[in-house]
Amino acid sequence: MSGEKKQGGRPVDAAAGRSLKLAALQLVRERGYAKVSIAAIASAAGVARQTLYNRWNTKADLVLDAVFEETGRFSTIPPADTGETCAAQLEAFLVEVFDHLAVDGDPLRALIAAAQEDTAFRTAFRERFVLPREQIVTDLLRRAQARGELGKTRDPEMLSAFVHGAFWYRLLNGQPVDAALARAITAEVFAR
Amino acid sequence: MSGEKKQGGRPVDAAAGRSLKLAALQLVRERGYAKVSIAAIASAAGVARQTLYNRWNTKADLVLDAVFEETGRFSTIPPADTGETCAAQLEAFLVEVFDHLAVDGDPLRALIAAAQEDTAFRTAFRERFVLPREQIVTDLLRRAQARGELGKTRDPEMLSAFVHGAFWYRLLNGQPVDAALARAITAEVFAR
DNA sequence: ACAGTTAATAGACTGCAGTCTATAAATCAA
DNA sequence: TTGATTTATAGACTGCAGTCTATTAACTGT
Repeated sequence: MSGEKKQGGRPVDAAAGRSLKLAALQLVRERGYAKVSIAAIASAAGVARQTLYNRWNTKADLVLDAVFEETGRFSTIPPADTGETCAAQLEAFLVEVFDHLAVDGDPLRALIAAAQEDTAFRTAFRERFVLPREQIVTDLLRRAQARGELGKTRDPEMLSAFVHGAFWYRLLNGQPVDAALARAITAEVFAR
Repeated sequence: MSGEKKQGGRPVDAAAGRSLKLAALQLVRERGYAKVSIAAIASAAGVARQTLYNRWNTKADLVLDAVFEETGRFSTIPPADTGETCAAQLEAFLVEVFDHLAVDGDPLRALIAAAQEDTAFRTAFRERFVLPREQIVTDLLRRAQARGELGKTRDPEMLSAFVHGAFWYRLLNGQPVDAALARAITAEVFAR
């Protein structure tokens, strides 16, 4: 697979890729995902349109790289298993995620939309973005169950879908996704 | 507001609207939302493209009418408050909704996506489709709480968001939305 | 130096969404 | 009947996504 080595030919211009991601990041943040055309990104990066298509299939693929992978944000790091309760850890994790959404909520909504119209992107988005974050919460809830913070009859995977589903539902419906929501979700998950 | 009466002019051709909705319904079901162009719908309905734009702003608005309002399906009717437990009523409601999704899941995903790219449609979609269905579940959970099937510390509104969120999350991630999910969701909501 | 190879570029081209204009058709009021 | 009004229609036009082609640039091995 990756054994394919190139033995000649013009080398890929790494700077072009970087310029494109940077331009995409800036333009999307300042104008909003929908109002940024592919031509505008290429132009801002000072690169031919086809060069962009050589690297990414769609605007969504580029923005996933530019906004959600490149910037190391949007917390992929599991919260440290400190002395705090798992409930507190869940709330802290959600607050962190929601803080990032205050900045990049628009592109995230756009990517979820794009994933509905493009099967290939849906798979990539799910594997690179959705699943890792789902796993963090599932693991946290399993720990809570092991510690006895969560009843033994509860299903951590279903609960994790509840948590992520609730915030997607809010986000996609244009309702606030903030610290109050983080608190309410956490309270409900651990309610008895 | 609605006092505006027309005192002359060519009357609206109601048949054109019906043809358009019918054509949209058929084409979307057989080809999938994304593969149906507005021109194709107008053409199939035997109507000028502008006539479609006279009635709906976007394909999404038309399909919302054609697929989710016209067909009286997708259960807007609250389940009768029979002798059954609220848990059983919730599961039955979800099974009914998910059955419809087996037929019209594709356009629903597409409409959720469209709502992310079009503020006006998001509002319309939310008011005409999302909120009524959310209300049904919220009411059902309140009844459950009144009956003692659900603990007094639980929050029916948050739980309703959990329920809808979980199934949106599954739907939007391309995972199965079936009777097994209806059962799992219900079990988790009423778990203690 | 030269042939082979791959990337970058400019530009043409198609298809669709959405807007706009001119014209024809259907109605009401006088 | 005439004029005003509104809808329906056909067609032109713009802007963007996505594809394709021809040309030029940068590198490797001989």
